[in-house]
Amino acid sequence: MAVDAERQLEVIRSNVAELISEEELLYKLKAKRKLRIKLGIDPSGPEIHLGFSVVLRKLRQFQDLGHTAIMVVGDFTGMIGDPSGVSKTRPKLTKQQVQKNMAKYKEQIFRILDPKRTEFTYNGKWLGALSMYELVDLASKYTVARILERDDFSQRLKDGLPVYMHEILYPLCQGYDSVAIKADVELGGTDQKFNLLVGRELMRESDMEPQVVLMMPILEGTDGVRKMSKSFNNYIGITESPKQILGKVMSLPDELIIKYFQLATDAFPHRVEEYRMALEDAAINPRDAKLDLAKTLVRMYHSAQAAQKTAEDFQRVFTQRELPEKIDEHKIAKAAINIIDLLVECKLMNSRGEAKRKVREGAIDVDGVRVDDINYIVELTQPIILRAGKHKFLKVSKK
RNA sequence: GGGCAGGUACCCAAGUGGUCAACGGGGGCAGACUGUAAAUCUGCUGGCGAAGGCCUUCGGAGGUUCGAAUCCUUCCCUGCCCA
Repeated sequence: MAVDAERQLEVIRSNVAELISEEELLYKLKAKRKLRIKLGIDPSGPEIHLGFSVVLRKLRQFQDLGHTAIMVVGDFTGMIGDPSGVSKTRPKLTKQQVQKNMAKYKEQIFRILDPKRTEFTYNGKWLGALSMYELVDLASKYTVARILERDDFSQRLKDGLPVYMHEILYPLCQGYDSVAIKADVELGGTDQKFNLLVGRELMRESDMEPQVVLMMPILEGTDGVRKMSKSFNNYIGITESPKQILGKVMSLPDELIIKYFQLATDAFPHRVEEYRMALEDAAINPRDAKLDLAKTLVRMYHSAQAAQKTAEDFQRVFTQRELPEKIDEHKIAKAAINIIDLLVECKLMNSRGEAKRKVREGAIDVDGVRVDDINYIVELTQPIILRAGKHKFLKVSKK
């Protein structure tokens, strides 16, 4: 039995940054039982991260209300590379790369989405089939001035940076996707606003009911400033190891704790609200809230046990400054080795120069004793614990 | 097609004949501190060498010079203006 429209709207509206428009959505919810919810996915990288999970999780809510997710794989547009939010032109992807990436993508995406209510489609199917004639016709529906309104285009133009013809076509392509799949709603981040609106425009041109556009807030990455993105290497992938997820979350600036809870986790709103107030009143150590956040995420993408264990390890290593439970091992052929050679040999350091620098900085210790002499010889009569920086440990023994 | 301005290390950006492995900022890494791998402060941030020092790097290729990121030639790329 379908949940009534007003009730659905309430669920859908939560955490949304902008909805264009609520009236239209309500109308659609009332008129149809199953809506087609479009989400474009970028095939450039195979890793799904928490930033993208924000939108995926919203999509999952739609699915739980009985609607269908239409994943539009941008295999065609991927060859263009969306210029959104990126200050320069992206390299083009080959067909093989796109295909390889998508295989991995699917494995991950169903950790969030419901496979039974998900359809995949590739926009190369219709975009690749457009004739030059049709392309020109499509291009005639939008003016250069309007395309150039887009923030990043106008910014680049202002900065004297290149804007290529094919990039200008990107929004039109994405908009045309909506026409092709007859989308009822399209999801995206607020940075996608322009592209999403083009979809509405083109649908209207085609005498279709324009899609509703739903934008989620942008989740900042581990640097705490920029949008989480592969290209900024500030992302937390949902398939990363428990240790990586926990570690990366713990390194987030404290200010992001609540936002992450809200947008990236399934924590109950009232619990998040409690945290928010406690943090505001300094009634709680942000570290504890953050650790709970990290555990929640590890639990979501791994397991409750993994979350518990990883958190314990974290506390052991960082709070109590003890050794982690499990340490990787490395075997060396020699019985005695210079500390610099050892660091490079174990791949803890990339070059001898770097190893020397780190030793001089006091970042290295052997069995808990700081080594600051670059000529120090490590005796391997018995296994030793080598530590580089705060969190790299290695057990070294003779072969 | 013509004129002008540019192309510097992971990114942005200074440098216009030696003192430049190259200012500064960002990012990254480390140390101190801490309630956290937050924040803050400090240091480091091409390779080899114990060190003196050597090697590679400033869009590409040549050249001038004792010596070039810096000058010349040519090619490639970007922006602006004119057509």
